[in-house]
Amino acid sequence: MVAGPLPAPSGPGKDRLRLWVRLLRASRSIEAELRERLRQEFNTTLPRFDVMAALYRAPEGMLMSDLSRFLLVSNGNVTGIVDRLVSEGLVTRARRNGDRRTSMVRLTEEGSKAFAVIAAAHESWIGELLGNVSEDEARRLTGMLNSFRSNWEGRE
Amino acid sequence: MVAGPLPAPSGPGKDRLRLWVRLLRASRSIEAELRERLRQEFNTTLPRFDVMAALYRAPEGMLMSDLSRFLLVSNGNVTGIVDRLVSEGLVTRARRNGDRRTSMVRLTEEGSKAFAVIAAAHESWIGELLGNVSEDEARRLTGMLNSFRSNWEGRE
DNA sequence: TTATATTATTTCAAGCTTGAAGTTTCATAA
DNA sequence: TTATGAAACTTCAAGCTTGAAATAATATAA
Repeated sequence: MVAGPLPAPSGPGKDRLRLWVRLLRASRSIEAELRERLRQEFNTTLPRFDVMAALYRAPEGMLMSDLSRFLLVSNGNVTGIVDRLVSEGLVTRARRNGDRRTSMVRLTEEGSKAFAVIAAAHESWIGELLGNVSEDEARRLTGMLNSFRSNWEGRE
Repeated sequence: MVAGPLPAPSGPGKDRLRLWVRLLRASRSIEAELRERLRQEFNTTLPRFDVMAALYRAPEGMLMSDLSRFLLVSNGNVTGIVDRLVSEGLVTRARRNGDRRTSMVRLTEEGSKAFAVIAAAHESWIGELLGNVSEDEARRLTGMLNSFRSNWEGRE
């Protein structure tokens, strides 16, 4: 992954390989920049932001397994991140009566306020980092990414 | 990050935000699939594959700092991965006479052979996973990704 | 020469991530 | 009822990742 300049191989499938390399480099670069800013300006991390973003869109709460499915990460991973958010007072885990195996995870009042602030900064960062993709181009790119996603995603 | 379906917000900058979300979801999905296959079929990991891929393109070897710059990861990170590759006999670290702070990292004969096999599988997996992006579309997407990359990348 | 700064790398603690194994709770079927 | 199995989580070990601090070697300046 993240292969780069110089050789420029050719042959069948090489264009897809090159696309993948670019895709990966782009998302890694942007991710690194976002992580750095989240740390510097809000003393938080990308995984915590991800979890909070998911919860922000679900005021009624989400199950641990919902979170893990939605964020494309493992169950055990979510456990750890939610643990930390709980200890920071940003999130609650509420045992449910119906099914005592599960627990509803929700943003606290504080967590919700904190997220709103961070999310606003986050959106403007994205606007900046993707600055020379026009909104129109952005829509087209998004469409293309959608099309290939639907191909194989969701089969595992 | 990795926000998803449902709400579909609008407003200035939302298209770029949506693009970023898709980009991230796409690369995470593909990365997860590749990681799984590397583990199952070759008992290796993505970071090790990345390092080997970089070294494969540089028969004369690379410095630790070259690797870290090229792969977009921290110095300390590369140290650990190379340590493991060395202990597996796939890579060597050669102290240099000119500057004894640095060491040249190279694939061993074994590492080079192993990588060639894995890389072939990897390329065909990418062909499969990006199957319904036409080669033509792949080229166009790559171009777009390039253009916005050059905007801000390399300033830190 | 002798400080002083810079460069290349490693070490370290903390957090993220996974896959596998273990718990607890619920659902289903004899 | 009582197995038996499935589902939702958590725990765990191993590896990845970062940023900061520590080491060591080289380069520069006084």
